[in-house]
Amino acid sequence: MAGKGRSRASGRPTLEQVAVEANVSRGTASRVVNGSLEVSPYALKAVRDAIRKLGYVPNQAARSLVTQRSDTVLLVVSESEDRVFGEPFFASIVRGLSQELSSTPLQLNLMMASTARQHDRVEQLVRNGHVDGVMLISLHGDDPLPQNLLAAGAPVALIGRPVADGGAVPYVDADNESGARAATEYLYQQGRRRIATITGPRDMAAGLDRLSGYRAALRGKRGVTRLVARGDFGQASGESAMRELLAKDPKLDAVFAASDPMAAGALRALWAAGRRVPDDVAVIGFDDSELARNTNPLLTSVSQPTQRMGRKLAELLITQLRDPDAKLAPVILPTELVRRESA
Amino acid sequence: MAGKGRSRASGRPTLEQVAVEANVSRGTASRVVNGSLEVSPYALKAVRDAIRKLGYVPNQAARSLVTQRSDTVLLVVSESEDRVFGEPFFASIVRGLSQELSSTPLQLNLMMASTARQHDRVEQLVRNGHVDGVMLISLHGDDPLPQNLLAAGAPVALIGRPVADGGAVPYVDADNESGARAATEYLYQQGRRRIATITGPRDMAAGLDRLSGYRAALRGKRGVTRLVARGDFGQASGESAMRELLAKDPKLDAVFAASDPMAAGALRALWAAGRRVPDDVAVIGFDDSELARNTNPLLTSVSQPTQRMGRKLAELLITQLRDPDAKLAPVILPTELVRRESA
DNA sequence: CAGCGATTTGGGAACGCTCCCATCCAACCT
DNA sequence: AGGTTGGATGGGAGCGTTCCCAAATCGCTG
Repeated sequence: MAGKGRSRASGRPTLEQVAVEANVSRGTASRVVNGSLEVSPYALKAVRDAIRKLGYVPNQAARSLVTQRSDTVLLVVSESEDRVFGEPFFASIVRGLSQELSSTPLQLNLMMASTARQHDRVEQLVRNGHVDGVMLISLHGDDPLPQNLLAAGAPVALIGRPVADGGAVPYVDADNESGARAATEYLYQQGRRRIATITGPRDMAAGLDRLSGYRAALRGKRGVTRLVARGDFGQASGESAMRELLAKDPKLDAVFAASDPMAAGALRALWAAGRRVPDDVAVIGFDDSELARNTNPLLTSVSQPTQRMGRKLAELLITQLRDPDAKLAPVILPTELVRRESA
Repeated sequence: MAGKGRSRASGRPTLEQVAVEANVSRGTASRVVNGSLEVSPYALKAVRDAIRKLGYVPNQAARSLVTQRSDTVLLVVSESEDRVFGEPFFASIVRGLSQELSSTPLQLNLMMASTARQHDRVEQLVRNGHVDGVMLISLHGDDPLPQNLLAAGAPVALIGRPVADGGAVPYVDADNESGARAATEYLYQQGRRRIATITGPRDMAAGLDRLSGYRAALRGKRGVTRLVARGDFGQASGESAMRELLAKDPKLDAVFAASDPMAAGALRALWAAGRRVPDDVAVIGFDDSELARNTNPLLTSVSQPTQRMGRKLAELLITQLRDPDAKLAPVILPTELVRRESA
């Protein structure tokens, strides 16, 4: 009885078998599986019972073959090697992402793509229908990939505002500007009047926005000394920027660094220069990363809702998958100043 | 001509079209695509040219349907919520992984699976042939998932030695014991004689192995004071463990912490107690994480080759995919002591 | 009770590929 | 020269779905 035919190794039940078990046709069984409404309650129940009894699960390959969909979305991490910047985010964003995805039948595919060759591969994946949509977490804002994918007709969603935003690609980002503004204003309210900032690279939106937030906070304020030094989000750059600032204005009493590693670097430079934090100089970072919870003194930092960003990213893509013509506005999530010891 | 039939929207070329273009049969074209040797040089060239000309790429769904393989492997991150421990590793391991995978036709699927329901989903994925194999990066060593997957007949590979190792599941791990031993021996060689350790949780192999490394290093050494305090890999636990150790032996002159966050916590406690690092007390951490490069003083730490671990992990799985009966020994990768300022 | 629209159902025809078997042909052996 | 061998090739038969159209059934209405 069991296992007549030339059954393959995998004794996985097919829709046909479900249909036989339920005494209906393959077509009807398919309708039940796909939640079509045109099925009599009687047949519905019979098929459902059969499915349960046999432990039927649709064969994704067969389904994809005919529907021309893959029910898979791709997350591309387009990082230029070991940019430390990506790290703190990554795990958390992925977590949010997969949380959101888990309530859908969508699978998550992951690809690291730094080289141009890998970028090509991503495009190929899209063109060949291996994935239905692409999410991109990219570090350089001028990446041409999103535009290319869009041109290839695939839904795309981004983490981080693209520097050259054509407005075509929906993205989710933290409200970098207002986060930076809040941090700077906080310093001002604490009575600090010589407030410096260490910026990120100017080819990244996050760096630019945080700088404008700093500027906006101090705009129109009288009696405030402003100082700007450039960094690249890395710790070493923060340390040397801090030394530079200290040389320029030995009496500065506050620093807003556009990233936590830079803030940590600043902390070191201040310590080496004999300044006490926060007594002499207050320091605020950005990201509220693991790092902020481990420096000495603990770092006051602007927190981004990375997990929520991940969820939103998935949401943005899913919406487009459902309605390919949906025009989506960017999603800007609020940041929060987390007070610790350094300011 | 072009696009007779009821051609679908996606004008993707099929193998049939390649065959026509190359003036051979579908069968021959397939043989070329799959690298079969039984093809005449002439046909080989014709088909290759046609493939290039048409931009043909095999349809994975169709292929899977008949081969019953998915050419997809799954990475399951089985973490209990926000265990910070996972973070430093994650990105780096994934990078190594996908590097190794990029030279194969294998796709990488990612799933976060903390809850039991999600674990079930993983098993289903395997049973239904959606993935050909599973890699697991798990934080609790007593996870039953690997055994279950193995029972379901799927190749499995792990990062981190499972606590209850049946010997059945191949894994890759850093050489925790000898890393800890090297760190401890280094402290000893520096003339330290009151050497404490802050351990990890005892339900994790990494924690246990690092403790035995510490013990091994000091075994038989005379005139050395040993002190052990328990932590959980987290920064807070490191800080309080350090206080406890200081209370027990105010004169201790070195600490080996089984994780960087704990070392950072220890640094704080030492600083609060007025001890200078490394002058009064030397501190060594484990992981050589981002954190170690940002503390003050910079943390001397035991580095794990996380990226290589990722590559090896993939390799372990691929080997099994090629030869299902391959019996694989665990892969233990060497660690390295990275000297910075704290010791 | 015939007639008719609406609802539900059945099953053929792809989807694009691999597998396998039959066929073909050239080279080689006796 | 006939027979044999073996490599190269062609193409049919699925793989398990979904889609769609035709057929069956049902419930009313006139």
